[in-house]
Amino acid sequence: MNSKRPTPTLNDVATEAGVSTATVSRCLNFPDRVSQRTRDKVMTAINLLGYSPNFGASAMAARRTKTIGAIIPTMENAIFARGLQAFQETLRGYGYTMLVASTAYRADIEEEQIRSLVARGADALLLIGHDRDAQIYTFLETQGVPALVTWAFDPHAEQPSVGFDNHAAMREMAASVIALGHENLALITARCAGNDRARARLVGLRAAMEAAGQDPELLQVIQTTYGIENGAAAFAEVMSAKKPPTAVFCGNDVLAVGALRQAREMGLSVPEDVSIIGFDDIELAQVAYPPLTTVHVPHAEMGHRAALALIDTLQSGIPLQSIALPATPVFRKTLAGPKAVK
Amino acid sequence: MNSKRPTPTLNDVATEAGVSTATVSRCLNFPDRVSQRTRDKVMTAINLLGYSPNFGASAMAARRTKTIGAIIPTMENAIFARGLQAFQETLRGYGYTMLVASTAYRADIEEEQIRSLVARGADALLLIGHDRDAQIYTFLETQGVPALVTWAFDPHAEQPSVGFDNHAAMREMAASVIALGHENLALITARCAGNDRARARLVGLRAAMEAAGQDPELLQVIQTTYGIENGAAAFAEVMSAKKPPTAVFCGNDVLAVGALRQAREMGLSVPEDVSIIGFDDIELAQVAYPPLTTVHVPHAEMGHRAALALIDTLQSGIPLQSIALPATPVFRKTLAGPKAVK
DNA sequence: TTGTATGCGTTATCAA
DNA sequence: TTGATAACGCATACAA
Repeated sequence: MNSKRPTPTLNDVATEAGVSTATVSRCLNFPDRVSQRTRDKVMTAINLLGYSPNFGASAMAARRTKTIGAIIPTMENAIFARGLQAFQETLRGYGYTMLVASTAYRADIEEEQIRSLVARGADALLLIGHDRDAQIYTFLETQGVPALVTWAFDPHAEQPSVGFDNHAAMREMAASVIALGHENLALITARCAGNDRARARLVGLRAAMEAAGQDPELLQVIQTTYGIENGAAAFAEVMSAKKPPTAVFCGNDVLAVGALRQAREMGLSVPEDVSIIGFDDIELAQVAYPPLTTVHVPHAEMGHRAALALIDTLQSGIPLQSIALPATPVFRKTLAGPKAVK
Repeated sequence: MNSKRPTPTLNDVATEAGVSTATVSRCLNFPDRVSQRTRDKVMTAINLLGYSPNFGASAMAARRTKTIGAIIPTMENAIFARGLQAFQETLRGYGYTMLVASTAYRADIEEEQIRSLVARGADALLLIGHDRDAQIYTFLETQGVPALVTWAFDPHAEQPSVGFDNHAAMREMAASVIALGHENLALITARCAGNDRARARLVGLRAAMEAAGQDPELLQVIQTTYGIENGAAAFAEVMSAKKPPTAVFCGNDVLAVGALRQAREMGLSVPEDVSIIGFDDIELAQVAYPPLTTVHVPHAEMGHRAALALIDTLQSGIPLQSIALPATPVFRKTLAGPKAVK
C-alpha cells in the first residue's frame, strides 16, 4: 500500500477532464482561448490530481523558460543582497523568475555556474563585473543567451553593463579625503586579480593622489579576502607600519567594519586618530559605530534597471544598452582631517 | 550574416564525431564505458561545437536532476547566508547543485516558489521552519520530493527537521537574564503568524518568566518586520512606556542592532541603562558596538547536516531523520544586571 | 473552441 | 564497445 504513484502529467489531466492534452495546455497558457465550461473541468482535474507542469518538458517544447539567472561572487555578506532583491522583484512583476548562484569569487566556479544556468534554460544572465575569460562571452553568444554585466560600468568594455564607474567613484571620494589634508594613505582591498571593480577602485584612488600631487606609489595596499575578520587583520597590519596612515580606505564596507572594530580594539579613536572609509554603503555602514563614511552605490536602482534591460532585450530582440548610474560619497562619522601636529 | 545558429545538440555532436547520440551521452555520463579513441573524437566535437547539454531534456529523460532547492524567507540580511553557504558547499561536494529562492516572508510566495522548484525538477527541498499549509506537504509527498525543515527542531512536528529548539534556546537565555535581576522585560519580534521560530522564541521567553515566578503577561511585546530600521523604531516605542524595560530581547540580531543604534541615539548606555539581547549570532552581532549578547545558532553545522541528510535520503531511499543541534547563549557586552535603585 | 500529430534533446534498454 | 530506438512531458501548427 501507499505505493508512490507517479506524478500526474498533462496527459493524466486530459484523461481525467475528458479533453485533449492540447486543451489542457491551452487552458494553462491561454485561459481565454478556452470555453468557461472546459476550463472548469480542466481546473477541477488539475486540483484533483495535484498536477503541476514539468518545467523541463515545458522549456524544451517552448524553447524559453522566463527564467533569468544571476551569478554573484558571494551571498555571505549583504553586498549584493539589496541589488538582487530589487532585480528579483522587478523580474517577478514581469512574470520572470530569478535563479541565483554564487561563486565564492572563483572564476572556475563562475564558469561552471554559467554553464549550469544556461543548461537549465536561463533566458538571460546577470553577471557581476566584466572580468572573465573571453571564451565565456563567446559561449554565451553562441548559446544566444544575453548577458548583462552589473556592479560596474566601463564605457570601453565590449559587454553591456548597467552599473556605476568604480574608478570615478573612488577617485571622487579620495579627492575629498585628500582635500582634508591626508597625505599618508592606505587601502585594504579584495584581491584585484579577476576583480575589475576592486582594481578600478584602487586605480581611482591612485589617480586622485596623483591629481593632488602625491606619489601614488606611496599608497600602502593590502589585498585580502572580503570578510570582517580579514578587514580587522589587515587594519592591524596597516597600522603597524613605521609611519601609519592617517586615512585607511577599504574596498568595501565589510572590510571597513572589520577595520573599525580593530581600531577600537587597538584603542584608536575614529576618526580622531585615523579615518576609515568604506565602499558600497550597505546597511552595515549605517549601523557601524561610528557610522561609516563610504561610497553610496545605487543597489536597488541598479537591480531594477538591470531587470528592465534584460526583459526588454528578451522581448524586443534589441541588443542590450549600457547604463551608467551615479555612485557618490556619503560622509558620515569616520572621516576627519588628520591630527594636527601639536 | 551572423545569423544566430541554433545551439548545438547531442545529435550535432554525434554527427560531427561520426558516432551515435547514445555514445556521446555515454561519453558524458560514463566516460569509462567508452573507448579512449571514441572519447577523444567526441570531446573534440564537443569543444568544437561548444556543446552543453540541455538540462530540461536530461532531467526529463533521467528523471532526476541532482538539484536541491532551498527556500528561505529573505536574502536581505545575512541570517540565512552562512547556513546556506555551508549547505551549498556540502551539496557541491556530492555533485549536487543548490537552487535558492526567497519568499519575503510571504506564505503565498513560498508556495509559488515550492511549486516552481519542484516543477524545475528539484530532487529535494530545504525549507525554513515548520509553519505552512498542510496541503503543501501533501503536494510534496505526491510529487515524491523529500522536504527537510531547518532552522527549527520540533520533536512533535510531523515533518523531519535538522535544526535547534528555538523555544528551549530562548528560554535558557531568558533564564540567565532574569537571574541577573531583570523584572521588566520586553521583546521585539518578527510577526509570529506563520513564523514558528518567532513564536517559539516568544513562548520560550514567557516560559522562563513563569519559571522564575514572574507574570508572563507583563512581557511587553512588539511585532514588526525584520530590519534594522524597524528594530530601531520598535525600541523607541518600547522605551517610551511609563515604566520602560530594563532588558529588551530581540527576535534576531538584525532587530537587536537596530535597537542598539536607537539606544545610542536616545542617549541610553548599553548595558548600563538597558540590556539588549539578540538571537542568531550572525556576523553582525560581533561587529555591533557594544558586541551583542545573543543566542548562538549553529548555522554552518545546520547547513552541512541538512545537506548530508537530504543526499542520504535521496540515495538510500530511507526516510529523513530529524536531528537536534544545540543553540546556546553567548554573552558579550550588551547584558548586565539592572540599574541598582539608588 | 477543440483535437491530432509532431518535435524538443536527453537517457536508457536492448541488440548487434 | 557501439548503435537503434523508445520513452520522457509539454507546446504548437494545423486540421476539424
